Amino acid sequence: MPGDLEKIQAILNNLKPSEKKIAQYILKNPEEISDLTIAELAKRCGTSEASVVRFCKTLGYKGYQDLKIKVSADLAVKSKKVQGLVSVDDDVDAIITKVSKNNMLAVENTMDVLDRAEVAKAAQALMKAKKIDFYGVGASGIVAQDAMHKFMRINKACTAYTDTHMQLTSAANLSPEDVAVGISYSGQTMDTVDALRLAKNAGATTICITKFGHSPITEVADIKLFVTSSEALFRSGAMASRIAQLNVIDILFTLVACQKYDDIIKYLENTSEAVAPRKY
Amino acid sequence: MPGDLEKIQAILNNLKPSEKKIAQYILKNPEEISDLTIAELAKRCGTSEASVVRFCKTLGYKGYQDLKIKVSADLAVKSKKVQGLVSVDDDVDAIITKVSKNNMLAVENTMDVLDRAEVAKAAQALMKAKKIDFYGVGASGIVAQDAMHKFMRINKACTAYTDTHMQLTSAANLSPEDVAVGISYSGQTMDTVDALRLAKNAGATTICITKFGHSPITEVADIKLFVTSSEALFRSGAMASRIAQLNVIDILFTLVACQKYDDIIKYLENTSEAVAPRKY
DNA sequence: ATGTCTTATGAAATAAAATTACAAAAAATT
DNA sequence: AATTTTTTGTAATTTTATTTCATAAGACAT
Repeated sequence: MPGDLEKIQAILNNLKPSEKKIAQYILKNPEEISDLTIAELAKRCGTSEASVVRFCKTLGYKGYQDLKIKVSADLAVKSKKVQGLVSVDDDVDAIITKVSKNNMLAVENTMDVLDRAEVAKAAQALMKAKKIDFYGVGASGIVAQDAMHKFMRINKACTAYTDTHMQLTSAANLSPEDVAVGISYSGQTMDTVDALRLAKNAGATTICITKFGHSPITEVADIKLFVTSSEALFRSGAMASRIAQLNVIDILFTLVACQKYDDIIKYLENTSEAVAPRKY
Repeated sequence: MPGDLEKIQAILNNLKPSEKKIAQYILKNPEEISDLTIAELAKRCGTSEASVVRFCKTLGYKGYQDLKIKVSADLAVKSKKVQGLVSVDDDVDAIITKVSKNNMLAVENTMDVLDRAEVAKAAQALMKAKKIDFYGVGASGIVAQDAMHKFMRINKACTAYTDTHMQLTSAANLSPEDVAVGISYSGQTMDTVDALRLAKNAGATTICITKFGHSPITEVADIKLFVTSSEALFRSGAMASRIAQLNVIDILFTLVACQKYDDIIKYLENTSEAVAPRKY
């Protein structure tokens, strides 16, 4: 669902000259139009009020008022997202804002880019799995451990392997009833890719969580789950990317949990009670 | 920075009776007002057009048009965020959306609630620290490990302890030049609280990352960093809360990294090169 | 109670803005 | 070059918002 400004951009070349001038003005100065009357806008575009109204109707709005409200709303939503790169001399507040918005954006983009059918397949596979292996090293190792922690709580037989030898050892012994999840943002991490390949060869269903696009890991994964992210400061910061990956884990976990809700509530209560004595 | 609807809510009781009726109508049906003319709104509120204009001015808007635009924009921003609880019979798309939005909300709320001064103090302490200990168990243990992984990359002497005995052992040996970071969403996790207390007694600077409000962990922390979150499905899911905590780690990491940017770039390159041979 | 003052309110007048109708201009087609 | 079609702006009209002002309601003092 593209925003209002994108719709204007898309239709730009099918517009009559005078309407095109209006469209371009709005695209260039979208923040202005909330205070512009139809007459002022017409003047600034070097055209007439009637053309502005026609332009609004062409775009499917009820009239100028309607366009004004819709564009302003679209702009408000967009401005919430702009986050810009962190620069070295940013103050504390700027860094808090930029890093946070960047992480939010990573989650949002992932939400948009995730293939619903692939997610459904992955959830189905995880639910049926006799046991689950999670493979990941470095930053993705953390994600793997998080996944294990979650699925453990709902009584799924699963293990996160962050040690290369252990990954390979476990993968070699998987059966067709098992599922292996390889986590690597670059999609090029040898250890994880090799382990996933071995798992596939052993007959297990393989799932990867990686960045959008083709990479070695996508070749050895039966089910491909993609995340997108751009880092706020350092390319290799691995901040937003792991948030996006964790979001995928949350989604898978929630899907599996919803399938057998009654059982799972019980498991969650059990595990919650188990650690309760360790709380003040 | 509260939204427009919150502003109306806040001022509600200082309004004259007729204006109050308008305020209540808008709060109850905010999505309507974008298509209502001033006359229609007045009628629905059982009041006059003049009162609507007065109401707009009282709130600091230029007039009814202005209010209309601002409220619509505010609503658009808010509707992007509403995520509702996951229900058991949601389909894949609904769950992807709800879980993602919930995670985004956790980051956003944390961004709003984080005390800038405390964050600055924390970053300062981490930068000066001779060594850093991260304590956390369970889901928060993952966050602790993530923190260690990040700070390690910029050549900070730090360790994440997720084992109770090791936490206590390390804490007992800290010095005033060291920093200990205790991570516990509930703020009541004995292991983490005890370790942080021991660290404080040993003279180290203590930082906690926990949920907003008072809890055992805030009593033993010199610097308090708060996150907020509400879980999408299960109260004990620990999904959004750990995303919020990781966001805080990212912020601290970025702040420290920005302070000595030139050195840090070098460290990041070194560490990136170090793992490069393990990539396809 | 009664009168005076203050505040709140809506009807009506006014002003402003948006929309429509229509004719002129420009472009396309014959 | 003439005719038709499309595009455009002016001006009239309608709709909508704003202001003015008289009145009503309430508060307060006597």
